Amino acid sequence: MKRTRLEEEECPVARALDAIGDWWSLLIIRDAFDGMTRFGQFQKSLDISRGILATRLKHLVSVGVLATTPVGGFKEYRLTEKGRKLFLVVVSLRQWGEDHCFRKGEKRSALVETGSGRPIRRLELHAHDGDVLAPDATTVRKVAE
Amino acid sequence: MKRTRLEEEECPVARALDAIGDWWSLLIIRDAFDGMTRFGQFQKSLDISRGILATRLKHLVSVGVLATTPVGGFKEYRLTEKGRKLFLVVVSLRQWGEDHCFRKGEKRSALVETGSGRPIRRLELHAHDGDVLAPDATTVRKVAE
DNA sequence: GCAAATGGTTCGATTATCGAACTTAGTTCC
DNA sequence: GGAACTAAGTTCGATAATCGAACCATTTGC
Repeated sequence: MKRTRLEEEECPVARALDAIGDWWSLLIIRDAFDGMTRFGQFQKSLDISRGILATRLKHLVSVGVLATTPVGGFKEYRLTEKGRKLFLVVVSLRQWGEDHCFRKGEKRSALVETGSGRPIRRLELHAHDGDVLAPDATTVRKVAE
Repeated sequence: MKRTRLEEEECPVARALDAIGDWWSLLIIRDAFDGMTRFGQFQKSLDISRGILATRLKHLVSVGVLATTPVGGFKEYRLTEKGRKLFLVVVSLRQWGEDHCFRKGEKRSALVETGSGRPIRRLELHAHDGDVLAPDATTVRKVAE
């Protein structure tokens, strides 16, 4: 397959995808947010080949999204701070999936506030002054920093 | 590669990734948000094999993220309403990439409000009552609908 | 200890991607 | 209107990643 590398791209979207944009990574991260930490948990949840799971976990550790701690000889995989910051990516995917990838009446899981059990709000994009922004009200601009 | 299908998954994240979770799709969608509509534009921007670009475009059309309109014999690829709703996914990836995938001093592009040129706000997750929520304050719950 | 489960690696077969060549259709220019 | 050029999309051989099962090591259960 010879995956094209995007590490040197100037676009933050491309760099993010370089780290977590493959087929399985975001599902592993989703499971990690759900509290999974062990190889076998991921493997069973995702029904993924063991070999490729090992590769993916190593990659996610190497880019700093997951970290391992030895627990009784084996490893535990936990989200780092960097990894936890991916929560909004997962949530935005979830909300889009809820809206557009289910037929009426189909069962689905939902994200709720732990304490109250009430659903979380929809994500919104806000301008600097706080107004809600539509996609076509934004532009990508090159900047140096 | 025999990509595993996630169409029947109960999780909205999995279904979303089934539609747009491969290596190139989100980059194509990003470019579409930047105004690209033609095969050659995508091809030059992404430096992607023509064959795989054609496959990806067909897939994105088949899942309803892009739509084609014939223009002078060729096709134009434009985001559908469903596709435009992916904007928050792209933005969340971008913000994460900005925060975690650049070294200090590196050039990067930025997303700004078209009129004022001012940067957009960071995305935040809000509880039902409006409070900002941390990831560990949420739980995935199975629900029927 | 022994059996069963878990963690992880290895390997052959399959499948997707790459990159370039090729085909077809539009565009430009005179 | 014809030649040269560009752009869109397909095809194909080589390569690389995924799959799935087998295999070994370590741990846990009894």
